Amino acid sequence: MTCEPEAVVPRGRPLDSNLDEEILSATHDLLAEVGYERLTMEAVAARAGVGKGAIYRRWSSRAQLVAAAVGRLRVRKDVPDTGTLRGDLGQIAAAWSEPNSKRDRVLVGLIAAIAYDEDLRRIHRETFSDPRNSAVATVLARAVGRGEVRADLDLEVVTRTLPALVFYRLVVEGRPADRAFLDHVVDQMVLVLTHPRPVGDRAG
Amino acid sequence: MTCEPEAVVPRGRPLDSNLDEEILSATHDLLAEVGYERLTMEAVAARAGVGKGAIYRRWSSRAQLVAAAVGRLRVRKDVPDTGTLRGDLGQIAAAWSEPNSKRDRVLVGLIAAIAYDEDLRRIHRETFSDPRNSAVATVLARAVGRGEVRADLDLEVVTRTLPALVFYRLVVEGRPADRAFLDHVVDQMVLVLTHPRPVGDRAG
Amino acid sequence: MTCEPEAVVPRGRPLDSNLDEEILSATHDLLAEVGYERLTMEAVAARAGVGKGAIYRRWSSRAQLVAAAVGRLRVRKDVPDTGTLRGDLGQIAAAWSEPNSKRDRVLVGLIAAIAYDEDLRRIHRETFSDPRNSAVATVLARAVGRGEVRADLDLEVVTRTLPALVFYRLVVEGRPADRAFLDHVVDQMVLVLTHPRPVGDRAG
Amino acid sequence: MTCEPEAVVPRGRPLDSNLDEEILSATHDLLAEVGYERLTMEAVAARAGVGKGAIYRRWSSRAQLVAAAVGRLRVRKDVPDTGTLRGDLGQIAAAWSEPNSKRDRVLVGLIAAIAYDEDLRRIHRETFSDPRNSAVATVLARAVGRGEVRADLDLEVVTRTLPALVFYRLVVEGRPADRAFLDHVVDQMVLVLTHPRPVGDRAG
DNA sequence: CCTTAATCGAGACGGTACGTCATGTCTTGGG
DNA sequence: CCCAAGACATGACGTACCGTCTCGATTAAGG
Repeated sequence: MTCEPEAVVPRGRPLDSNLDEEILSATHDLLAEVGYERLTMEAVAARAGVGKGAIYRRWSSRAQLVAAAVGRLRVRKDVPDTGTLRGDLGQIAAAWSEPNSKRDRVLVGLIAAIAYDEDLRRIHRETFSDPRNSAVATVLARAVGRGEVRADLDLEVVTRTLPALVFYRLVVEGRPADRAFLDHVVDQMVLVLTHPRPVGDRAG
Repeated sequence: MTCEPEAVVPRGRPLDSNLDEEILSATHDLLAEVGYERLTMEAVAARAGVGKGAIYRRWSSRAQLVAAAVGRLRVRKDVPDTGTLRGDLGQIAAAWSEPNSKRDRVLVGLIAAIAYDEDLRRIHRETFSDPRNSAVATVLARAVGRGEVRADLDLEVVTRTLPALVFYRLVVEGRPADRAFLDHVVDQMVLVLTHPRPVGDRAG
Repeated sequence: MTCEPEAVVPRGRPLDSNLDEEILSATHDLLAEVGYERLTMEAVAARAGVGKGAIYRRWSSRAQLVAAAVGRLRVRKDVPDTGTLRGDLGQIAAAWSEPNSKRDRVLVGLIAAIAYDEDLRRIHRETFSDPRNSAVATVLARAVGRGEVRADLDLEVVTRTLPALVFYRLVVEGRPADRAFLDHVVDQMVLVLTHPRPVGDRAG
Repeated sequence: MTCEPEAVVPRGRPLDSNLDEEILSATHDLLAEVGYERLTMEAVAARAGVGKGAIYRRWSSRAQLVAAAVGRLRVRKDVPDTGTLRGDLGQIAAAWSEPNSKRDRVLVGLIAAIAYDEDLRRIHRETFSDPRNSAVATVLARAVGRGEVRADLDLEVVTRTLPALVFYRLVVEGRPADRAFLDHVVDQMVLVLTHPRPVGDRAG
């Protein structure tokens, strides 16, 4: 008998995957140009040269569409290994502050939507937060392994400190997270995590 | 002559200040109920029992209206002084995690708008960030003064760490910044800022 | 006490009656140009320089809008009185076949909708059928009074014969109800209604 | 040699004539249920369990499809011969008013479309008008032959009177052309066509 | 007291975008 | 080449808000 549990027999004309591309690309562009709040489905359809139906057939809401478009963005995942915490965090700082204006504008445009859409929040985490966190987590773990960083810390909290400060600076303070800022934060982190307190530091 | 440079002589019926109250209150409620994205001027007008004109006569945009409504919220400004960094930060943690669901929902509803409106960002800073930062900054400065915290740190960065981690948790991770979370973060901060590294820690 | 049963206190800005005019006029034009079936609300709005809301605020459906537009058309109501049935019906024939291309196209465009919309049917009756019927009924009654037409007929049926033949010709046969046709029908009617049968007409 | 001048050599799989049946039947049903205006090709396809392509492969428009579906309907063609005009017209009246609700609803649904489509008008004529007209024309001609009806009338006009009054009643007046109505009309016709005017009728 | 002028609630206005539906065509895989 | 299924661009649907603009009625302040 040939009754395998084949999932579903696809019937009818399949979705044209070229259109996925066109639509997400248009979404991407518009997100960078006008931001999430002013992005309209009609504009996406027009820009992509596509009917609105073709969009709604794939994503049921603006948030889902944007989530998919943003999901295409990828941050670099290579984890530096210079041998010192300062070196590693410095490379990460360099990577994060490396200008990629379009991606950054998309990100900023995205923040507006994150608060309300769990999908979007997940996408944002998977695409941006998690990769960044894991890079920091890795270099921190190595530093602990090397004895460079004390072993009694909760690395989860320590890891989040760097992305959190960047996010706070961008969103709340509305200032750029540039190289100088990142280097300074890295300095402070290295300071508190690794610097041996000089004897006699405490007043007496 | 009485020709002072008074801006404009107001003529005709003045704005009814009771309406300011009604409108902002309605805005407040709706912000908590449906969030910034779904808050409409028409709903505010209806809820406040007011014509749309009365709103636009006072605030020229949704963002400005929301900014004004949020500006009414105040966080507690009292700075604890228990004598130890751990004690002070613990009290701050307690205050921040003290449940005020309406205020919190308004805040989350606000985040969506921050990315696009400088006014709103300013309001958010003045109403939430700055008071919180200044409380942390004060207790940190006192701890440095007591010699409890090393003096070679940039307190600005250190100060922002706590609010940044809270903001990141709420917005990016979508998890509550509850008492347990805040206490844990405070623990870690106290650990790295004050704990004297035991001599010979690094040696194998 | 001045507590008259005043109907309703009108509140808010009243409907702009100029727009009624513009909208009905646009509807009228389009009805003549493309017919009922191809008439769209969007085209009416565009032609009238009006938002769709302004139309729906007044008429809740295409059928109602068209009914209102058609209700503006009026047929001439003057009833001829030449002294003879032939003379009177001849004048009516002349009036009906007098070319008014726009009105005629509107009428033809309307037929499509009549079958499905009671409002539209009523409007069609009030605007076209009833006035025409009453003209014919009047001249017939006068002819009966003069003894020109036999008195034992149901004038309601006789009256409808002329409009029915015209309608049938236009809709079912798709041919013009021109002067020649109308005169011919009038001839036949006069013949059967008034012509005294010659003695010995019957065979045998 | 088998080289007849056959127009085109049909190649590939021929149209499945069972589908013609299914499609026309579905069209028929829907026409009776929702009328021409609300009949959609998609609904026909769904009801017939057929792809839209199968419909468009056969009929190029909704009007043509409906025309084909209606063309299947047939009215009874038997012409009565009772020996008198009143008897013959009475039988015709009985036949026309014999209730066939589905056919009637299809007919009414059809009227909407007639005004715009010449094909549809032709179909309507061939299927309904002509058979009915020819029945009436036959009995009238026989009555003239018998000397029952005067010979100086244009039978074409007289013939159309009955169907025209029925059509007018259904479409314009929106009232049923039931047995009572038809009998009454027949009475009047018989009256004017055959009744000898009493001598001295005109005198006061 | 009586203008004058801007307020008030209500809601119409021209727009824009929404999300849905039907059009007629095209594209799958399977006879 | 047909067939069912269903995607495709197009375009209209009827609704909801936008921010502006009337309406008649109200409310101060200045003459």
